[in-house]
Amino acid sequence: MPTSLRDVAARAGVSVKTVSNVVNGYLHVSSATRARVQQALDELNYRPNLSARNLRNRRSGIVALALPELDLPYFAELTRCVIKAAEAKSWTVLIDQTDGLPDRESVVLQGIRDQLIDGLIFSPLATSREQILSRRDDTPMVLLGELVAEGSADHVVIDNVLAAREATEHLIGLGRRRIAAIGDQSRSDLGTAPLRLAGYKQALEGAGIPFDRSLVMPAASYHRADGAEAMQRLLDLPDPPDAVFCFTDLLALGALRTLLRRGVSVPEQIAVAGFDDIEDGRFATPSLTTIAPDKDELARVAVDLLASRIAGEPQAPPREVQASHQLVVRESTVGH
Amino acid sequence: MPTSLRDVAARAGVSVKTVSNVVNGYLHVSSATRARVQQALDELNYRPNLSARNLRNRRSGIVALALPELDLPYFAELTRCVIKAAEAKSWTVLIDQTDGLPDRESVVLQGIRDQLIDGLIFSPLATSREQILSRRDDTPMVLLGELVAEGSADHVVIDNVLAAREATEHLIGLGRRRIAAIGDQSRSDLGTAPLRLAGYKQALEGAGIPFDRSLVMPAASYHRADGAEAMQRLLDLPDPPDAVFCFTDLLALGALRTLLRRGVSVPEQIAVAGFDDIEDGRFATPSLTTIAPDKDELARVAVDLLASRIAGEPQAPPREVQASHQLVVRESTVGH
DNA sequence: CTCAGATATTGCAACGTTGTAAAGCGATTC
DNA sequence: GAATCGCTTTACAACGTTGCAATATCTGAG
Repeated sequence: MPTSLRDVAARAGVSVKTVSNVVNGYLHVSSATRARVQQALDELNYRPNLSARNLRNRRSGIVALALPELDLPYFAELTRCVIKAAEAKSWTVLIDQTDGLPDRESVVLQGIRDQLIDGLIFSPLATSREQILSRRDDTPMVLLGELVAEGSADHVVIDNVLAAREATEHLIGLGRRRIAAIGDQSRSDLGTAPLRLAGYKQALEGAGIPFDRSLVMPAASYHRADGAEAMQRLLDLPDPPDAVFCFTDLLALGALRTLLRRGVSVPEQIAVAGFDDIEDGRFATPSLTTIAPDKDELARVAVDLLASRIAGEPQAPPREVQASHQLVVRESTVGH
Repeated sequence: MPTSLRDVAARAGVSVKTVSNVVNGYLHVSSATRARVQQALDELNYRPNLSARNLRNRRSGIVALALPELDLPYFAELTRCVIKAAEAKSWTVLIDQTDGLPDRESVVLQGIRDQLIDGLIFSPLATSREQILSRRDDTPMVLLGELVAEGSADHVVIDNVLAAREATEHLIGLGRRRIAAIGDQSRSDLGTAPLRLAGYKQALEGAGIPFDRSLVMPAASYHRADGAEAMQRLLDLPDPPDAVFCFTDLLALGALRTLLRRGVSVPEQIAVAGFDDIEDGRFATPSLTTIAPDKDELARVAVDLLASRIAGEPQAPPREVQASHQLVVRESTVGH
């Protein structure tokens, strides 16, 4: 039986409200009373009942973070950033893994943990703009890392097209001409894949290199295995590439593995660039050139957007904020 | 303004309690009323207020998982398993990162999210048996992955000593004789490091190989960088090892990186074994021999222990359950 | 047509908290 | 010595839900 304000009040010989005042640091409490109450509080090891508090205050201090997979390093790192950013607002973050499944994302969108969470930060994978617009739940929401949502909800993104172009231009700048791409998601026009592909194409075009469809490798998902397998197929081409831009670091790490296995030297024979700047890439052999989104900024902006949405004008028009990114050049493109 | 039972009741022309009965699938509701209420429910898009429900039921359906770092792959993978296991009980998991810091672990122990969480699964790094015993919070708790807690609380472990011995014996079985260990935590006798060190020693002893203190490398933390650095020092020894047992896969991956950089062939010159079986190890070059704890089993057992503690006898004596593990032999010890 | 015995529905209270408004109580002022 | 003022403390209600116990309604037997 946990102790309640009532118990403490009884022991200290004051009213429940006075105890509440002490607990909440209300100003006008005489120091004598305060001391007495505090002692009772300590003796009984009082812990406020958060459910009751939330009910009363219509605010839980809990926000949900819905994302595809927690054991994808990018999302694990991003999660850490979000938790850190939320801490600054003394929020608790509740994590929801969707595995990128449409059903589960739809559940998230229609309202999870009803009226328990104050807000939602959502990184969708399989959700369309229409679905977002037809959302009935009115929990404040901020979308993370996608551009599909234009105009439908607050969201934070990085400039995927530009970033992909920069990565590809870096490869071109090294003198490469047969540049492959790994990670296309032909099945859908949602998500980041089309954007990164667009950036890749822009860079080729800018350099006057003809686009070669056969150098674009799809990836079923964004795991190492997909990258490894795609690289296999690229190497088996009659005229293999001299550089590869992978849409994620994990794909790139898979690709690296295939290259090392097949004895292809990186970056001499094939240069490899990734996207995400996950820790693994920094410690790969060779270390991985990549696009580093500013994850802390992404998280901070998302949390701030959500905070203002929670605090204020729920009907304000959706905002879109762009976080910065940076090309980080490492061994996989320029060697030691 | 979210809809409450009261709103629905008003629209359906019934009492609040009847709506509640419909929502909770109570048996004795006439189908006519049920239909009418259901329609009102749908029209108003009713969502129960979980705070109110929790307050009333003294049960939130939320359990906390406190662990050192979410972006350590082992914990990310374990988290996924815990979430999956919790789903079977329709629990929500709230994650708390301690970074292995004593202060934060102490906070966890003394009660986080008071009376919001029904239970706690805690993977401590810097917490002693005494601290656990002196805990005042009476939220049901299960410890995960440690053996420091003997007799102080429910906990789920794997047999670290045995597992480490098996890994080391595997190396010995390959004919290696100068076997190093990376990951000792000299600063404390908490946690798994001493156990794995003990298993390592047992294996040496069993094979009649003298224990050589200089082959045991400490690690400040369990990141790749620590493993990489420790391996540097081992290679600089006048008489370098012919095998290394790393206390975690991440350390092993760091060590591998150093070996590849220095042009030492694995496993020919030095065989490497890790511990954890994280996904990265499976896709490393060479792929990593490791001890694979059954993470699903660990999670499931932890959740079950917690469930029985929540449901039942809070004063029952602490139980200890051992989950299984398995040596997975890959290229880093036996080559292609 | 009555009455038991079901089934269906309801009002009330309570979970623990906090905002509001009012009351209690010294001290200061006239 | 009464009125006023500021500080301190309090009672009450309400947040949305559900268990309990009571009441209302219906069914069929006598």
